[in-house]
Amino acid sequence: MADKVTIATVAAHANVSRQTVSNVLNTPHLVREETRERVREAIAALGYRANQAARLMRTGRSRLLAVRIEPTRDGINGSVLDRFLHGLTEAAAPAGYRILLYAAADDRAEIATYDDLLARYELDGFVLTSTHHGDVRTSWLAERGVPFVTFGRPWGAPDSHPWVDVDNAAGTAAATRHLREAGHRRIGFIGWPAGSGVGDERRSGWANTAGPDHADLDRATVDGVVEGEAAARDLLSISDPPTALVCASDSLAVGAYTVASPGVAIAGFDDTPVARVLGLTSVAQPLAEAAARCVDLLAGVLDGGTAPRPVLLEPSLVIRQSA
Amino acid sequence: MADKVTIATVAAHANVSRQTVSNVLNTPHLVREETRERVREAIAALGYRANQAARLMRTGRSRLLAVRIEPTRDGINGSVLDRFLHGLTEAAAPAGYRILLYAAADDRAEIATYDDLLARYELDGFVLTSTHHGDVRTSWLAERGVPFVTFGRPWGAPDSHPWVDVDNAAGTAAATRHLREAGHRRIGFIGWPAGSGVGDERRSGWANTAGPDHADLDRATVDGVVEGEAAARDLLSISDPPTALVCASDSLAVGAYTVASPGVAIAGFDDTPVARVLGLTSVAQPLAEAAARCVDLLAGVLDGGTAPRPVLLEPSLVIRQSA
DNA sequence: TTGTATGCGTTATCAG
DNA sequence: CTGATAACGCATACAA
Repeated sequence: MADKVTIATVAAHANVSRQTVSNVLNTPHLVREETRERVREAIAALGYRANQAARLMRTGRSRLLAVRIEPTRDGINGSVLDRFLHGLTEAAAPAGYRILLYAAADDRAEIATYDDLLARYELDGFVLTSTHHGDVRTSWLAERGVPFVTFGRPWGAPDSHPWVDVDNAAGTAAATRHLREAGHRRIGFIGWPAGSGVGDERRSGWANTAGPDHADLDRATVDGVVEGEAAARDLLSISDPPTALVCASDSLAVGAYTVASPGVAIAGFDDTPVARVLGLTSVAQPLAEAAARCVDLLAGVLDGGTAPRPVLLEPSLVIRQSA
Repeated sequence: MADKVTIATVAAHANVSRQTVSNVLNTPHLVREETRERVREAIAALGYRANQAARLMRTGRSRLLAVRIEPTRDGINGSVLDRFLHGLTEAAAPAGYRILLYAAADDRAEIATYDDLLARYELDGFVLTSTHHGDVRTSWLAERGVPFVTFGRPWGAPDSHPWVDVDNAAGTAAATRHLREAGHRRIGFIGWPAGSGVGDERRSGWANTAGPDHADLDRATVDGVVEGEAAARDLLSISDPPTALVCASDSLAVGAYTVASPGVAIAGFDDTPVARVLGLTSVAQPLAEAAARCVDLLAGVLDGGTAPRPVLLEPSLVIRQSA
């Protein structure tokens, strides 16, 4: 076990006081050039790294960010979170932050976890995903002045906190436009029940692009493959049925794909591995970039004190043989 | 922002010295019953939680465990890590640990990260995945006496450190046996090149169960859907071709499935979402349990000082229409 | 059984 | 520009 090298070790090695070393680290402009260099060499030679715990006790900053890891539901859309987490971890490191994971069964449990994490580990900030209307988590954090960013805009109170989001409506609009350009005139939509911000966005992108007479081509259901099957069967059995379907998720799209006859075009959302394997056209979110922007925003609040502006990213349509 | 409640706050509230509070927490048997109760009430009333940073400075224990989050490759098998991570997070919390994430491009970068994490955050231990022959990471950690557990046994040096693994050979053996019982006599195998511990295990499970004359039914390729397609095409074009294929991964199985004629049975490995959607028979690893046992082992070393025994878990075969 | 003193590694304040 | 000193919250010898 290598001996612990502290600021005192460095000071001794460079023939200065502990304070000077600290100054080189935190306020280098206060230290004479020559001394600064000597200290820096000692730091490099000894491989010194400031101990976070000690630093935290003085500064109150842990350089730790927390994010929730959700249980994988049907796993199809689960890979989205996976890629987002990886992006967060990669973006946080160069900014001097680390990512702490926590699990929570529901919003209430999540708040209890915030409380615990804050009290014990003094986390610097949180990244929230899956935001929704009347989200109690954001108000809890905001009330206590805890820095956080959401991936997903604040539904309801506009811009009440920093957020990063993907333009969901633009995604389904692009899919719908692509289908129209392919000659489809009756384009249906399978989405989630109204009320979920993301779901409503995705529906509106389709509704605004599909054309005027689409009211009877809209179906709402909870997410899932079998649910997608049922909705597609229903939609395709009406008189003058749609020849193409836009779906709010790949799970729904997979279901629709399995029951639709080959002539019917299908587009999903999230560009999951399943879509890739099945050859399903799907809307891809720039997850790595979204994660990086979340870190940027949080780091801005924490380090710069800047009031960060919301970020809206454009999704892209990945075209495959299904549409 | 709620005022910080420290051990002193509790002491004042309970009319005792700070020390007594600390004793109630760490050595309760030294404190008189009545006093103990009074202090505990104060702790509950104030919602006191020991500050980790301060505790760490005294004890040298951060109660932080680190695990690497890998980039999602084709995403098909990526969901495995996702579920494992979630299991880790859930199992760690009740044991009083939190999970820290890190990313690393390769083993060398990973070791540099260990060094950094250890120096700055004084991590208590690591959970390693994707172990392989001649793994430099385990020897680096072992040399420095850093506690760690691997998910995947130590290939090469047997039992040189605590590990949890799934019996890969039993998994492919179960798949092969199932195919034999379904009447198949020529059962092929598509796996990875020899040398990867996991891959070799999976191959041996098939080889030992497939029957005597299977030497010409073995194919090795790197992982991937198109690679699976190529290998399956090759295998199915020989004279007296196999009527069933066991694959070392769902990625390979998906490839095989797309090129094989309907009569050919296919079994994959990992029970990924893609397998579920395609109706692919696949070997499922008990990932949540594996994660929980990793935490158990690590907590045993850290808290109990027990020399933990390796854990080998049984996979299960999920039978679907593909076989 | 309870209280007092000290130090973990850092940074901030303040003299020199 | 540099160096001494205190304080962050906690746990551990030690004394009462």
